[in-house]
Amino acid sequence: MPREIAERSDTIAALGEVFRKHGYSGASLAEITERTGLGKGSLYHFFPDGKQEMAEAVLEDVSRWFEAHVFTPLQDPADPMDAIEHMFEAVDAYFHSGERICLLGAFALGDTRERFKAPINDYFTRWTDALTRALLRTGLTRTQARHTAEEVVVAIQGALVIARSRQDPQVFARTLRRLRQRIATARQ
Amino acid sequence: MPREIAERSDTIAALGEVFRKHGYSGASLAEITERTGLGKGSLYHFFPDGKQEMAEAVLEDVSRWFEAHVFTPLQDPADPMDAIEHMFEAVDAYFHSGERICLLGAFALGDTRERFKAPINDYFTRWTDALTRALLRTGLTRTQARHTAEEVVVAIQGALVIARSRQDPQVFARTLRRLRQRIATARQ
DNA sequence: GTCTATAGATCGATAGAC
DNA sequence: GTCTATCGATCTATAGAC
Repeated sequence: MPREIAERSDTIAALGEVFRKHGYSGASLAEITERTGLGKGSLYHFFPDGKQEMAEAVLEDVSRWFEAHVFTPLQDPADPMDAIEHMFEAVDAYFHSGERICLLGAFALGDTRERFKAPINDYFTRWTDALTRALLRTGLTRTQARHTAEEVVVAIQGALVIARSRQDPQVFARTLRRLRQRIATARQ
Repeated sequence: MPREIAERSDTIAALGEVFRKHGYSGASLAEITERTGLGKGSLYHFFPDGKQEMAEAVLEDVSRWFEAHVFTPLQDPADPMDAIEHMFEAVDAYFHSGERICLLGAFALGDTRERFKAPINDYFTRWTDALTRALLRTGLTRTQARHTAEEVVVAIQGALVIARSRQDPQVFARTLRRLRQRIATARQ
């Protein structure tokens, strides 16, 4: 019989929404208690270090998702081009086709970069490295693979910024399309 | 004889530093008074609407800088490729070769997007439009020009995110180099 | 494990003297 | 035009009952 009582992991999605919407400084415990449906007592029971620990848990959750759905599949020994196409589809799904921002990117630009520098740096480094290895296996040289991987990760983050700025998610779709094309031509 | 007393415009640079470092929510009047050297009385004399008006003034200042040093020069009737090269140099200088973030981009990803949606949207729209027109004059088709301009603005913002995330400003230099090359090949 | 009550600090903003 | 004093609200975090 499944446990009915709340678990720490049940709060992560709601915490993510609050931090995505208000940033770290702007996310108040008042809204967090409202969105999670838990009082401060329960929250501090699950997260003794308070808001800092809540944000760390969300960042870890995001990282785990990308590890499972993007970084690890990129290392699949089968056709690397299939793995890369799988990455684009997972990324498009995760960011809701440009309507959702990247919490790691937003934290990097905010007053939170120093506070969360390790998870932020890890996330982008692992992404770039995994994509570089996949591109190497498609036949690109080491230099081509490194530059193309950086170009892809840069463009995805930039597209999220511009889509948000111009309130036009289509920027994200166009960017993904362009990046797929870019990889196809780089292999010729 | 020059006025010795402070003017409103004297505070903009310091305000920009504070907002860049702490974001909007995170920027406290305590730090603003410290960095500007003005008490709250003086600040509210210059900015009756408080922090909101201070941030608006900073965004307007950034916009004016780009209008004068990037958008208008892009329309220079002389060689459009010279104008585009001038854009890259101005952008590299403004963002301190990747060590400085874009306040408009940061505000777009934060809890400030709704509050400052007009200046944020205007900034990126004017940039993209100005670059599109310059690219048109280099001989690109309308579609090529629009897509390439969007690609350039997206990549610049993305490079600022990644440079900040990985604490590696070189990402920004590599991205600008790649974009120059991209425009050169698009014209062939 | 969940709650309410509240501490203690800091917030943005205002008042009013000079 | 600049300052100090201070208001009232809100913030994170804690204490302690159940």
